[in-house]
Amino acid sequence: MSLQLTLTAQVKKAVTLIYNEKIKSVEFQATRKEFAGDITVVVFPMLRVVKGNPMQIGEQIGTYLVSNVNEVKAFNVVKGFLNIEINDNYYLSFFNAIKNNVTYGYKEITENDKAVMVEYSSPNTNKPLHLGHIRNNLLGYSVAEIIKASGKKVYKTQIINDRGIHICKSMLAWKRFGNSETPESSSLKGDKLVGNYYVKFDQEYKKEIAALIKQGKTEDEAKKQAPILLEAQDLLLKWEDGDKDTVALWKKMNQWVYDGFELTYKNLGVDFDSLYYESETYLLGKEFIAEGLKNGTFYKKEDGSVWCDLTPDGLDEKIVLRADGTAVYMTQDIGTAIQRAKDYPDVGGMVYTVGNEQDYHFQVLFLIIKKLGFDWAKNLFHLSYGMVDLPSGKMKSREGTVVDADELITDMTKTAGEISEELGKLEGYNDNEKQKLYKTIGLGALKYYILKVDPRKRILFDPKESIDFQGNTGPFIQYTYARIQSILRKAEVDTSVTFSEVDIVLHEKEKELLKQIQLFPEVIENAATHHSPALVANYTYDLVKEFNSFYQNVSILGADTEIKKTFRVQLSKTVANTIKNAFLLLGIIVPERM
RNA sequence: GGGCUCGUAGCUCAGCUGGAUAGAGCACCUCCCUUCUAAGGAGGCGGUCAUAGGUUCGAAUCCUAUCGGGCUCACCA
Repeated sequence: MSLQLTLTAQVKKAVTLIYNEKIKSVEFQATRKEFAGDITVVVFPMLRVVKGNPMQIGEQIGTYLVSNVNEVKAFNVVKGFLNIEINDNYYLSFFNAIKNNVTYGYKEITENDKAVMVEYSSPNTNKPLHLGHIRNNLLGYSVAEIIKASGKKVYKTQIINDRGIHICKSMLAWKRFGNSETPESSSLKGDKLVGNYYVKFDQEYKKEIAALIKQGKTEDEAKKQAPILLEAQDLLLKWEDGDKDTVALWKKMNQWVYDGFELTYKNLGVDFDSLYYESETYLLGKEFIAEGLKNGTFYKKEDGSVWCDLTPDGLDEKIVLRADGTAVYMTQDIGTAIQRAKDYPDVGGMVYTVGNEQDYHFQVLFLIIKKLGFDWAKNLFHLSYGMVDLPSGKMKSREGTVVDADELITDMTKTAGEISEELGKLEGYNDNEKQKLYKTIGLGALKYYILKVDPRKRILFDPKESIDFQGNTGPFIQYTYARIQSILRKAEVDTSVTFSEVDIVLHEKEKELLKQIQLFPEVIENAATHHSPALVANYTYDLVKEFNSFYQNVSILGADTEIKKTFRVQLSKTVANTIKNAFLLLGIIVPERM
């Protein structure tokens, strides 16, 4: 039984014995540093049931606890706060129990729990990935890992937007201006190459609009009549008709883009268990629209378009099928969700990692799926996150203010390299090892920078002020890990030794560390229910700060007795392992040296 | 205009289901490498928690209104 549960039971018992009253719950909090004690019982809420002076009540309960609970060593009361001191044996036996557990903090995956499907990434296939996509990828990956660590099976997936006019635009520009250029011939990543043609299309389109306006057309007319746009629309029709050449080109260019994305994913260290293609799921969506039309979930307007009336739920009416019978975004998403539920019967819930500009879309989507009668609709969650903005505002590809994902990773790696060179601690490492380490550190900085903030909040990224490597950062935490490894290289670790009060009186810093380590499983649980990697990031930071203080104030290898030294080395090792496990959940690798 | 969301130190962010004098990092100022990696540690400066009400023994946290930023209300995805 956990300490808190024991104390809860004992406090309740004390209240019954002393005051002959029953309390429903006991409120705890960590004792503030300025007071003696480890855990604090807040007396105020009891006053509703127990009449009296909070000081006095605290004293009486405290006295009871000291004489009836083994772990309780002493207590003091400040105002309505009963501060309880826990004896060292409690912390030491906790430490004995977990110190050799390599997967400390992670729960075993229980098969009887329903699995969770996490969708993330799902970029458009017309432009290279940028900083916004990085946030999406890191969040999705991390949340998936966190849910896994909380004991549920997880499937990572994405939907590939391989349908629509945006692809036709790039195709058309490539046909016109490309001179059969390929990623190989240009040595450009495929996504970059296709992105260039998307931009090219836009430039031509603008020129044609300007020309038409000069000829006396209104802006609206010009936008609709530009020949290059008409041609792109024509290409889309051909694609839908299955025109051989068009489909072949579509396949080729899509593949270029995905080969490019694949490289970026690999660099970022994210992966997927399955892929869904919009071109394959929208038909299923249409089937369920037809079904919903029959049972009255949807209705048809005079022009033939199909709608869902959500006004009884406080929302608007939403179109689910165009007048010409073609699918819209919503149709496709309905189809994809149902397809996934069919493919993975063990899945009980889904998490969609998508930016907050789509909050409304998902609110509607989930409601419609519920109306269609799927009981898993209640377990759909939109992991909505804020945009990554520049000081100048939104990233705009036309204005060249987009922070490219690949370039950013390269830059971070370079910066990490420069700092490392300057510090010069890597003698003995060859170039290959160094390069690998620089990437680990650069990515660590980038990932931590993004994941440490609450997903809901928007991030302001100033390219001029590079991401920090000091303070509350990834490298700071990686550095602490590397430092511990250095100690472990110098000391033999006998992992079979266990510790007790007989030979160890805990130093204040050691006790603080043990308390912090003890929190880890709870933090994972919390991060999973709140879908927030930031909780894991901030926890790790606190742990590391605590360790550095310990490291600076207490000699580990120079402890005055052998058993103390063994204890401190193993404590350090456990801290390192906890850092490693926490960072794994953020997708951050931890280095042996730096 | 309706809906959603955010507003905490000069800057970037923590602050769990309401609890003790609101915490970190960066920046600025002091100290600490003949001791386990100074990407570190110890300390200082810095706050009307956007504003005004309300609920409560107790509010940064919950409720209402106002102000300010963002997003969204497409037969685009």
